[in-house]
Amino acid sequence: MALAPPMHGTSLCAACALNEMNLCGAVLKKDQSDASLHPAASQLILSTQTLPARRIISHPKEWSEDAFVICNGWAASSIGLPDGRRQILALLLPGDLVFTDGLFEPMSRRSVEAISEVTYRKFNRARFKDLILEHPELLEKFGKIWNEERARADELTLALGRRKSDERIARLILDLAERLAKRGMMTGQTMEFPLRQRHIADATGLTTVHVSKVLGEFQRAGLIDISVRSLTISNITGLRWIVGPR
Amino acid sequence: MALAPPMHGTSLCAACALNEMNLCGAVLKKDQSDASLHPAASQLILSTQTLPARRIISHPKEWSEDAFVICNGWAASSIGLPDGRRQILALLLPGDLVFTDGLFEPMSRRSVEAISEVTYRKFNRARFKDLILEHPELLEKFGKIWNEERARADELTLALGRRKSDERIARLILDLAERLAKRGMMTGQTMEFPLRQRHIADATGLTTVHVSKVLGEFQRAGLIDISVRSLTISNITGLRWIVGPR
DNA sequence: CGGATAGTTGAGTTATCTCAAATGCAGTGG
DNA sequence: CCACTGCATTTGAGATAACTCAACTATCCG
Repeated sequence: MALAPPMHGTSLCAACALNEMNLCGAVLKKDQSDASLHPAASQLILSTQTLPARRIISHPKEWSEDAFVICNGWAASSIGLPDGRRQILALLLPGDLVFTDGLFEPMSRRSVEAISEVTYRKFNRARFKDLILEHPELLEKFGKIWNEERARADELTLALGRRKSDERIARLILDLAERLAKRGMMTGQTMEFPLRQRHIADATGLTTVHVSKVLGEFQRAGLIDISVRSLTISNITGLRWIVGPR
Repeated sequence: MALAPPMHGTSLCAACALNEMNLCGAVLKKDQSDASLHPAASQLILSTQTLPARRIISHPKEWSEDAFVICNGWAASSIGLPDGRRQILALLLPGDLVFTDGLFEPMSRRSVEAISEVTYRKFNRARFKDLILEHPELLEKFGKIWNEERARADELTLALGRRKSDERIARLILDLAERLAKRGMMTGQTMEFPLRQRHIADATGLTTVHVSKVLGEFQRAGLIDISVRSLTISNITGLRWIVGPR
C-alpha cells in the first residue's frame, strides 16, 4: 500500500496505531480477506464520527465505555482548574489512541477537544482489553505505544518545570514535526499547523501574549515561517540549538 | 493482620501495591500456606535490597530486566537536562511500584534516587507480564494502580504549567499527607518528612531559595510546622484554600 | 574540630505576566 | 455586499513572581 499523501481530509490508516497492531485495518476492510491482518481484529467493533473544530470530543467526568483513535485532524487532551487555567497534556495527531482514562477506568479529569475538524473511530474498551488477554503479542505492542506516550509526558513535565519559554516552544514545534514526519505528513520542512496561539500557550504553560512574542522572535531570527495554517521550519539546527542537547 | 505502625524501619507490606494484588505477600511467607494469596504469587521471584539516602537506585539508560517495589523509605523518580536542571516526576512512597520504564520497555530517561534510606524488592518484569496474561484479574488491578499514577502525573503537569509557587508547594504537602494516610503512616496530622528543600524544589519546578521563602511564610501563617525531619499540618483548611477547589 | 550539606535572608535582576489598545480576519444576518 | 460581532494576533508599558548572587547560620558526620 502506498504512503498516504499528507493532505488534510485523507484517511491515514497506514500510520494509525491500531493498524500497526493489525486491528483497525481489519474492520475497515471487513469484507475483504487480508491474511496479514490480526485474526482477532474483526472482534473490534468501530464506529466513525466527525466533529468540527473547537468541539469537545470527550467531556471531563463523562462516563464512557469507549476509547477512540484519531483518524484525521488534530485534537488536544487537557485538564483545567475552576478559574479557567488550562493545561494541555498532549496534542493528538492522526493515528493516536485516546483512552478517556487509561485502559480500564473511565471518568478521568481529562477532556479532549478538537483543534481542527477531527474524524475518529470509537471502539469498545472492554473488548479491547479482552483482545489483549487473548493475544499476548498485542499486549507487547500496546505497551510500546503506551510507553512512547509516557515518555512524551515526562518530557513535557520537565519542560514545564525547568525550561524557559523559548525552549518550550521550540521543543513543541520540533516534537510535532517529528511526529508528523513519522506519519508521512510533512512536505519537506512544512507542516499543516491548525494550532492557535492559545493552544501553544496552554501546551507550554505560557500566555498567548508571550507566545506571540516568542514566535515573532523565531520568525525574525529566520528559524521558522508561519503562513496561513501552515508552519515551515527554515532553520532546524537553530531550533535544535535553542532546545539544547537531549 | 494489624495495621503496621507508621514508623521508619517497619515493613509495610500490608499497604503495598503488590500485596494488594496478592502477589508480594506470597513470596514473603513462601513457606506458609495462606489460602488468601493469589495462586500465581509464588512464581514472582523477589530479592530484597537496602540503600542509604542519596544513592541512585536505578540509573537513566541502564538496561534492567527488573522492576521493583518500595518497601520502606522514600525515593524520587526524575529526569534531568545536561546542564543540571532536574525535574522530579514522582515521589515514591512505601508500597509504590517502580517500573524503570513502563511494564515493557527498559531504558527510560528516568532515574530513581533514594531520599531516605530505602528498602526495595526486585522482581522480574517479564515474569510479571506473564502473570498478568495468565490471570486477567491482575490486569484489572494493575491498571487501577497505573491509572492512579497517571492521574497524579497529570495533576503535576497542570501544577507546573499553571499554578503559582505557593499552590504547588501546598499541593505537594497535601498530596503526600493523603498518600501517607492511606498507608497508615500519618500520626494525627504529623508525618515523617525526609525531603530536603532541594527535593521540594525539584518536584515543584522552583528554586531552593524560593522554596525556603514559601515554607517560611507557611510556617509564619500557622499552616504547617516543620521540625526535624517531620512535618505537621496545623491548618489543613488553610492549606486547601491555597490550593483552591479541585 | 573541620568540612560538607542544608537552610535563611536580603538586594538586585529578569522572565513572564497583566492590562490595554490597535489591527486583522472570518462568519453572520440584514 | 456591508455592517457587525467575535476571535486571533501584535505591540507597548508597567507590574510582579520567581530567579540569581551572596553572605551568613545551622546542622550533620566523621
